[in-house]
Amino acid sequence: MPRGERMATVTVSELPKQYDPKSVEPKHYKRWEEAGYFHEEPDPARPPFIICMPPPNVTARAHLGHGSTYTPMDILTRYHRMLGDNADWLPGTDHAAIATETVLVRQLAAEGKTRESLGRKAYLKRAWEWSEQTGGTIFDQFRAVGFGPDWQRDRFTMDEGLSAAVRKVFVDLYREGLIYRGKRLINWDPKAQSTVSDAEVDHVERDAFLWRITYPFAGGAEGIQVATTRPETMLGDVAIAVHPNDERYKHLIGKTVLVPPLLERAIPIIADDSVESEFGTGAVKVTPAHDPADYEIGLRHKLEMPSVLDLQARVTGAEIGVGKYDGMDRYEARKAILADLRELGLLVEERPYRHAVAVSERTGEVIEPLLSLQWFVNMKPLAQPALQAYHDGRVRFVPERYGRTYEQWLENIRDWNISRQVWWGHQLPVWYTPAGEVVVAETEEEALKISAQQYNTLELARDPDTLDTWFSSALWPFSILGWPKQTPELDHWYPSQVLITGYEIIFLWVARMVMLGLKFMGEVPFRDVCITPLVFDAQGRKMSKSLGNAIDPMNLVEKFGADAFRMGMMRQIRLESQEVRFQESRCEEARNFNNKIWNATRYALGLPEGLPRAMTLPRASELTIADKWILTRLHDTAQSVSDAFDAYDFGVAAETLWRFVWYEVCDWYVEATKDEHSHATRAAVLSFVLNNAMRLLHPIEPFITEEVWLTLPHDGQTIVTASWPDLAEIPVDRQAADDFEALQRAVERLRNLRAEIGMQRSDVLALQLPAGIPEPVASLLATYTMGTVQQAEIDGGRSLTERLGAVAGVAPKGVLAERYKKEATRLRAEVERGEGKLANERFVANANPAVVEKEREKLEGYRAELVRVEAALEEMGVHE
RNA sequence: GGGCGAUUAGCUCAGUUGGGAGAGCGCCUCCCUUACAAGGAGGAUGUCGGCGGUUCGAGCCCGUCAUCGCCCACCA
Repeated sequence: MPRGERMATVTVSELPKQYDPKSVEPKHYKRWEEAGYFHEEPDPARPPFIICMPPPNVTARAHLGHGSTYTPMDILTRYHRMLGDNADWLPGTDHAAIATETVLVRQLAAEGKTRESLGRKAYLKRAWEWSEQTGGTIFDQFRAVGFGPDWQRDRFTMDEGLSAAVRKVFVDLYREGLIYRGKRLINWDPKAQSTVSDAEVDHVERDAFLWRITYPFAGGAEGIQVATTRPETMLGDVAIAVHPNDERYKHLIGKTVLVPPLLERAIPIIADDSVESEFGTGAVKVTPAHDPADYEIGLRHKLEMPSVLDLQARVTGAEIGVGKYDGMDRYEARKAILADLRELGLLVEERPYRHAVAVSERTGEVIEPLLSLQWFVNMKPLAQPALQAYHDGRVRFVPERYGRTYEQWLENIRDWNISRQVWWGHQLPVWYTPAGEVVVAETEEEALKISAQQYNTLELARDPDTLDTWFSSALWPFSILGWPKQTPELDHWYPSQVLITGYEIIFLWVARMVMLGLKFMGEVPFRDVCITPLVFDAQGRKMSKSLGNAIDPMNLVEKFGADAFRMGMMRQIRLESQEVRFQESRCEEARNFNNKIWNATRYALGLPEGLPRAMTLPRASELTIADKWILTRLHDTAQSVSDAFDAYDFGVAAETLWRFVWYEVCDWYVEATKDEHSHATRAAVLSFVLNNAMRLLHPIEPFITEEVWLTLPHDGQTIVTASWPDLAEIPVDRQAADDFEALQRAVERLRNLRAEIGMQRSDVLALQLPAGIPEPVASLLATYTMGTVQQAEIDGGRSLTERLGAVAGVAPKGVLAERYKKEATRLRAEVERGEGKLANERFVANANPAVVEKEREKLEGYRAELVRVEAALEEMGVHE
């Protein structure tokens, strides 16, 4: 509503009794987006605040994890915008190389085609089409949840600008010697037909077998026994290793044995410290080309490293004789070899054995360690500054404990294999001359120039490999701001203040962003790293399709509304938690909460005296005690919510607002305004409180707050760009607030009595209340409304019990006596506790004097109260 | 093998610097009260995982054990 326009008179009956998010949410979102409220230009006059959205996979759908991680980003952006910051949330998507390629290859297979049959160019065309076609889905879902990133700044990791950034980083690091090509043991995913980095390998416990196998001495039946879980790799064994101090084997070191089952090759028995004498037989077969530990041994002892498995994980005789096993699948070969060993009498034992198997995080396929010529980043020189930044406090983790995870990983960092054999991704800016010389350049023109100058040839073949998806992600905080161009965005907005993400990608993403941010921008990309909890089901199980316990957030939005989904989620997450056991019922409760807000609004709109035009409060002298109390509570709530947002404690912020709006505004304040003493001020105060409450709540619940804010007196076009409540504008009266709270306790006890003695409302109304009971208290007792009680009316001198006695005059005697007896029992227990404590000399001597004094006062109070209750019982002629 | 969490009401969880154990849901009773039954009022419910210790005083601090979960790690 335009500024200053008179509020239309609305009668309550014109508005539905139930809040309907469906008729509100899409309407406002459309308006916000069209009006460009989420868009910002860099403005050096205001404090910068940006959040770089962790780019979801372009083909992904929203899941609950987005609810727990992305909602806080939306909250913070909205909060900082309202604070007046130059706030922007920068969205984008990730091309998700392996994930996307897996799907595409499967699609092609269904059509009887392959990547190769299509050709690289046609394949990429198809990949682009598919990513463009499915890519919009998740962002449409984000809109439905109310997320408001700056859509005009939407980026894609494969778009031209980001690709240029990727090429420049690659070339710069290569020229500095930090990127190199080498033959190393890598993790091969036979399903994806690509390497994956160490960080993308999971170790999962599987039931398997441990076999004991005899490696015989040449010409003899005797030999040495080894234990292995992977007999198929025997074909590539180059040694048997034992611990140098192992007395059982010391004399065998230097001797040779034959590799079964072919028994064609002799290999040495060597000594290596890495061998655990206690495990298995204390002797281990060494296959450097197919096991990370063996690879290390191979390097130490300069052993041959023959490969016996190919890219399809089939046995291959390309490098060394593998006999009849050539061409067999790895598991088929295992079976055949075991059968042959058994026949040869060399299989000593087969024992069931549970151990961790390396599995590709992306495809679930068992990883095959292979020796391969790949590209790597030398990480140690990059890790050092990133560690330093952490130690200096330039990067801070929330919760702090995750900092140690980051630290440990960086301290033990290994080189990063960045080349992938998928086609969907950033192709390496690498070319080879016919002679095999390597040319690295940002563009083909440059590559040709270099080639012509240095190698005297223009015949170049580009490396077909692409880069690890996480390589481009690592540049995200500066590449999305325009780097390598020097843009105003980069200048004003880098570095950002906070990164919000899950702990599962601290290694894959967070640490690498810090390393590359420091390397190329000279500054950490963000100061705080806020780690949000992982979402599990209510029983603490991981949500998965196969378990059937996965909850679709869009389903919750559909059922309860986006606001309720967000509030339901935020009320469940806690700053220090590593997980949240998600309960759908929390979203239903939030739906009810929104309904409560809606009806409080209806109440305000229906006040017969009408609402004021502008947000002005009555003079302090006119305010009732209830007015003063709720305003004080508003002030404190605003303070707490701001503090919680500043500390990334979204759960506490949500809880604080929940209690304020439902229990304080609705249950007490609105009830209090029904008393006629409050009619003069209630419309203005209620308008003021609701307006402020909506602004406080807006970051968490953007839609209903907009609807209500626009409906009640306000200033401006939209709550999205409204200002954050100013504490200085909210009057505080501590004394009145304390008095009101004392009154609340009194009312609660009166209600309790009323309920217990079974008085009807009409009974209370019919009561001729004796003097001494403030009239509004009686009013409240009767109607649940809290009236205007001026401070003078608060009866501080008279005991509550006396008032109870007066009110209870009409109660059945027996019931009342029971109630009094119960009270007496309670009071005696309290008196006993207090006396015991104060009788303890050491307590009186050592405790804080204020604590002791407080204890004395309490005891005195209880004693006095007990005397009255006993007197009342006496008067009734009741003896205990 | 290292490291990190968690253990509080039937369920999911709060509990600020140690100073009378809390919320929501669920359960029981009452109430269609002129904003709201998706609501209101009231009520019951706990050896704060076990055992030690520090302290006048421990859910909170220290030690230890147990159970569950997560991360890292070259026991083949």
